[in-house]
Amino acid sequence: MRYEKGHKATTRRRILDVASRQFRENGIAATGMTGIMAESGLTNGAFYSHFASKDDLIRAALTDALEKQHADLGPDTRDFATLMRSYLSPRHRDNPGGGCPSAALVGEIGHLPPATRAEYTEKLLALASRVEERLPAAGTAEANRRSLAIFALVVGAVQLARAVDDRDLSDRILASGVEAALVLGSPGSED
Amino acid sequence: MRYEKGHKATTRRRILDVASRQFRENGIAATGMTGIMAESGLTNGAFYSHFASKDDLIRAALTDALEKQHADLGPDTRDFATLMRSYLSPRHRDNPGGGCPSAALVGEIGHLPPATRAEYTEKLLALASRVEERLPAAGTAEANRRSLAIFALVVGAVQLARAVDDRDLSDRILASGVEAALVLGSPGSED
DNA sequence: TGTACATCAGTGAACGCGCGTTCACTGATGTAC
DNA sequence: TGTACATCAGTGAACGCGCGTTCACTGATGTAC
Repeated sequence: MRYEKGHKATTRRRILDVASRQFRENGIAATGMTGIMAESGLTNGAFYSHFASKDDLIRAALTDALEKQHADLGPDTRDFATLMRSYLSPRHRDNPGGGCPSAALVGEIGHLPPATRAEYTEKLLALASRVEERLPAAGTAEANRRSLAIFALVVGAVQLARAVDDRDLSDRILASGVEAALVLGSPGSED
Repeated sequence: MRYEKGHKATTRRRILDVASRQFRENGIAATGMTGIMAESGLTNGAFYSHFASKDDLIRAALTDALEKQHADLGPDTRDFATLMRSYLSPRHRDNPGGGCPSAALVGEIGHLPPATRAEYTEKLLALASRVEERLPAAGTAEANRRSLAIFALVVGAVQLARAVDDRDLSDRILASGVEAALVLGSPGSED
């Protein structure tokens, strides 16, 4: 063969990584195939021997990013407070391309084809349970509901922090998010 | 004149209303001028005697929607709990085109020109103070921070509720958001 | 009172451009005989 | 050992289409004299 074994898989992975980052950085609708392929070091035509369509790429890139995030949130890594502070950090806010897919793309998920939304829904539940297992009442219905609210809070806070045109306000949004997340995640507030 | 007095202003307002709804329904990047003008009952060319560019329309439509929302949130209308339940209702979730511009568009605000982002930032602060004035400790720095977190929570919850492909989960996200908002807005949790 | 002209919201065809996608082709390698 | 063929990742030009925008024009009305 012309290329070493595994070459095609490597190329596919490169396209996936580039797409995943560009989608999160600029939005899905605003990201074009030409830009993705150029940054992958390929010409347009090569794309279709790796993916069936842009929609197929979106689904694959979203799933991949969500799975990476899930893997990165193993229960034995960071405790709840550390996780909240890291998610709601200026570093995360300023790095959408490498950050949480939900924070970057949740507003666009609703416009995607049903199959993609279904995959998103499944991965979202897995991520929420990563939050739940760090709560004091983990396993109860209350903790399960609370994990959804905490997820909503941090996703919303990162988005607002990225939207505003005022560094100081942006920092305050993140800080207030940490404060509120700790309230929602504390033992007393769960019943 | 060919048209009655105020005709042009009426047309401008119609374009603005159509654009504002379409942006919230389908996203800004995914909304085209042709669709906006067609639904406004006009041909493409008429647009540029009302607005300088699509960016100009985006800024005007966003500002208008935020100002309407602000006006609708007068301090004497609904109390905190009622406001939260109404914002986090299935009705709001299922009506993005007529709903909160932040819930529909916050993910795209960061990609807009600085002038538009600056306008958004200003209106966002005004909306947050509509939340703050309903909190028991209104006027304190704690209530101010808390209002930002509550805003992040409800924006995130509506977005997640719209993203997932599972009605029951979507309802649970909204319900957990109400529960959490009431915790964050209660007197005890503010210090 | 009649006529020539100014006004101006809106028309509709066209502009250049980039989109997602297709496809005939290239060229380096492995395989068959 | 040499040669003909198969394989296949990637090339690059082209497809039709819709994007945002421009512009010469229309036609109904008001104004000037």
